Amino acid sequence: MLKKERQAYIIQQINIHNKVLSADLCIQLDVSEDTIRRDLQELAEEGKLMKVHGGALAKSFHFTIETNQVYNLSAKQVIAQKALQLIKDGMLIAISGGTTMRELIKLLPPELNATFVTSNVPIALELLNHPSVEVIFLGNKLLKSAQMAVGAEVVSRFGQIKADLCLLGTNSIDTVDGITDLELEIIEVKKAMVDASKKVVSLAISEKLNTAQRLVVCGLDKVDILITELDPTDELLAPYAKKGIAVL
Amino acid sequence: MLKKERQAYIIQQINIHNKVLSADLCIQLDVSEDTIRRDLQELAEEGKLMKVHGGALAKSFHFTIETNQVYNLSAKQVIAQKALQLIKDGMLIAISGGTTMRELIKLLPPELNATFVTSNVPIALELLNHPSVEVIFLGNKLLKSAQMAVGAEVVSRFGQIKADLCLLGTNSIDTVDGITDLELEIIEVKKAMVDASKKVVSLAISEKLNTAQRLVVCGLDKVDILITELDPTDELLAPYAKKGIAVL
DNA sequence: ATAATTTGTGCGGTTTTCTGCAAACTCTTT
DNA sequence: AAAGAGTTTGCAGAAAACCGCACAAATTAT
Repeated sequence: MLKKERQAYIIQQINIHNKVLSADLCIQLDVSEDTIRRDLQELAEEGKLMKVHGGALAKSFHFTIETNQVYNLSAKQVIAQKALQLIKDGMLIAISGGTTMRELIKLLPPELNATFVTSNVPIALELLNHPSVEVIFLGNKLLKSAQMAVGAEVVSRFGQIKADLCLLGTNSIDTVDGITDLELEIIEVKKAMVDASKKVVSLAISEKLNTAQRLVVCGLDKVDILITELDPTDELLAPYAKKGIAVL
Repeated sequence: MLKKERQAYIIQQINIHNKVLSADLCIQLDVSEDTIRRDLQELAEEGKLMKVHGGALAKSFHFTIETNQVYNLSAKQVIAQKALQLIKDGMLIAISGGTTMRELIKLLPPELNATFVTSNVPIALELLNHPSVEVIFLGNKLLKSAQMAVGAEVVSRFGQIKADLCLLGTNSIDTVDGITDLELEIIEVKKAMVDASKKVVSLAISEKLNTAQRLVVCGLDKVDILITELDPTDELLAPYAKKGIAVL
């Protein structure tokens, strides 16, 4: 059995099954684990597969969303960076959808050990790319417009958890109505997320400040922290600070 | 024994076996290893074979370029096309993961009115792009390697539905063990999907036929339809047809 | 936190390859 | 025939590649 033959076999198995275990291969090919490991390593260096603990995965298998251009990306990245400091090991974090959240997830330190709960599909996918965080998807009927699960089932399951932090992508926020949104079904879920969490963080680009939609998620009294791309001393944020919200 | 004769013999052996070992050749041709090596080197320079440590391989061992794209895409598209005819308006369809399924979803007619149930994140996302189908995601803890939800919660919720069709991306299938897979948690979910469905369809590229993994999803008796890229009359499929499975 | 796998790495034995060289062979020329 | 030029072949010794083993480090699971 030649080395290249072995490697061709490994590639084939990966393509067929998306995954191989070192232990299986060394039986099938009748060589030592060391040899298999060296082969996998070599193939990984050539970019033909992804080496993981105990075996290897196909490279094309993990599929991610192509990010077209994100509106106001730099502002969102500033917000995401600020939000990072709130996230600590061991936390249970409820997280909503939106591109700001996606940026946040990309910035999570690789060794972070936290659990994220979401009902948003792209967010779940983004979280799955992180090496160590645990991801819980509360699912049910999916709403196409928001790419998230909605409905009584989701609400009731958020009711069963007690999160340390709620990261809320915010559509509109003002000092009168608090956080507001457009669709009833989304409101219901966001409400459930807020109620399930000890601390509520609203992430919003400054354009969304002092705007309101028809439906209320929660009043400002429930919001603990507000994060925008602005300097905390910006006068736009003063009304929120005065209401007792920590502004970052 | 002339040099040309030797080299012709080597080429012939390569054509027959796709590989030769230097050690074998120098016995068969009764010359020293050096001579063989020089022959191989010469033939390699002429592009007639691929020299590797210990012997040579046929040029067709070029497994270089096809990485990072979907493996065997055309076969999967054929399979997806065949599967389309099974999907009718009003159906409730349980669908598993995999690139074949993604191709299938892309081919769904825009006016289709069906409900899909899945626990696979990329599949859910793909389904969300469709204008009219309803998508239900059965969620819970997400498994990173498979990008899908697993666990008792998912299993129990599949137990509560009665699907018309189960589209099962198949990792391995053979006539003895039936459909098999690698990870326990995935098995559990797939089992639940099979049990929840009136009709079970296995989609598999032909390379997966007659291969087996360690864990059994279900026996062939539970499989109603098998779809591969092969012609239904292909003899590879005969054993399955004989077991009463409709082969498309 | 502790135990069990899995990895990484150095070592030694084996096989394969490389290099130079001389003997043997082919073919032409005398 | 015989000599000579060029090629091919086998050989020896050194270098490199390959593979399995053992032990320590890292990672995962319990």
